[in-house]
Amino acid sequence: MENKVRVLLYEDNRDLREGIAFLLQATPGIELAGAFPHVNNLKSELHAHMPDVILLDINMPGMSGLEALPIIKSLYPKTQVIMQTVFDDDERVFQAIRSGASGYLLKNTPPAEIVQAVFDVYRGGSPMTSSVARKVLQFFQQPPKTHPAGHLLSSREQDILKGLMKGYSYKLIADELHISIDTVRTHIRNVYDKLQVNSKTEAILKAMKEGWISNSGQ
Amino acid sequence: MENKVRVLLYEDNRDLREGIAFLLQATPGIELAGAFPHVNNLKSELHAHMPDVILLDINMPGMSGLEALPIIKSLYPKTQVIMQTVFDDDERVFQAIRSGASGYLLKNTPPAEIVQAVFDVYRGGSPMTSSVARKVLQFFQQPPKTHPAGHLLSSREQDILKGLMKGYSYKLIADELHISIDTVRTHIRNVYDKLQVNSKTEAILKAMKEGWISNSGQ
DNA sequence: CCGGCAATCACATAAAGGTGTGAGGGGGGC
DNA sequence: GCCCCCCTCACACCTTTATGTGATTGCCGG
Repeated sequence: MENKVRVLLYEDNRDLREGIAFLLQATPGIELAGAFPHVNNLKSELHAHMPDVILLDINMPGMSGLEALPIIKSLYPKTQVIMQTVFDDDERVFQAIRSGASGYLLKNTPPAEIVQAVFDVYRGGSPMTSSVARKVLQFFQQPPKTHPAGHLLSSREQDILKGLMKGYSYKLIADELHISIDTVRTHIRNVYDKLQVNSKTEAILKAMKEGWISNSGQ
Repeated sequence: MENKVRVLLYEDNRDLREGIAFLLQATPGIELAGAFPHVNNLKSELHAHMPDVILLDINMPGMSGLEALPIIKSLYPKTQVIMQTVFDDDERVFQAIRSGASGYLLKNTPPAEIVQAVFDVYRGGSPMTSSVARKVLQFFQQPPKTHPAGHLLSSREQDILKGLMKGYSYKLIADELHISIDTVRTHIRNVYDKLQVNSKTEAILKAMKEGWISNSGQ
């Protein structure tokens, strides 16, 4: 291939840092531009080395990797960042993803796979530990959340609520369902009681939060 | 370990099927319950073998893997399904994820990793090819979509709109922003003009669709 | 300096929404 | 049969929204 992959490594544990650094240095196609125990000089290091890929530990003394990530991505959006950590709690994972991480490896990842991950992100992939991937997937899979309201709302009431969620007026809903506007009022009244709200807007927002979101109508 | 992992394999390519089947059979801890070239007898096979993990090819003659997946998950929600395909287009990937796939491997995955993936999903992970993982991550990251309205709405108008999206009444918004209710009216009037709507509800729905969703208030 | 726009406020009117009260018919369970 | 819930409708009354028509102030740029 053309150029080597320029890599920066941030890892506070000395043994780990030196171990990974050694491995990266020894790998053809990778150029280890630097290995540091903290991100306190992040900006100047970024500017000096212009890395393609950054291996970034989350837990470091001083500024954490999660704080450093958005800085990196705002300065050099094309730099690919692989997060490394011993923890895979939802909060960190999603914060990292939102901030633009391209990979997420737990610390128990074998060194050989770390090297593989570097090439992976460089080629446009997103290597991640399978437990992290599971968290991400679960986010998509319809939160089989228990519709707390699903049970209490009668089917007619659900019809009316769907009408509201499409932005319809009472009159429109009445026409669509072929009932009188007063009936619509009555249903809405009951829906409000059951949902514990007292306005159209609140009902819609609540319905959406609870997962009624079928907001594709029209 | 306790029991073996019971695996079903669906793959129409004979060589591939027999190759993977051989490997799975030879792996301690795995019990290959069956290997089939199509899913036409899916239900009876599921019932007969009660697999823990299913390796499911997407492109098969007759019913496709994407069609089979929701059936599997509705019948046996706890069964872990790993999708396999040569394609990684967004459409299929997300359809599979929404339908409950637990893993997604491209066909160029080395056999050894396929075996690893079986154990991975069984232990609650979600092995996926890094290119697939990238697609999934991008889904989270790109929301910085172009706010078509972001430009036309003045900052004060955005304040008011955010208030609406929190379900506030004019009066509440007025109080919160320390302005008169008539001023709120005026702003809302202008927002409606710019968004081409004519009710609170429409404005909120439109704002959400366009990505203003910061609906975390309160 | 002037025109344009953002932001503020006012007054007025009509339409839509929220709430109280009541009521009749149908179906299911006990 | 009686009770309860769902669905239907009606009328009344008040609040909130939507819209029309102005007006004042302040900032920015030509």
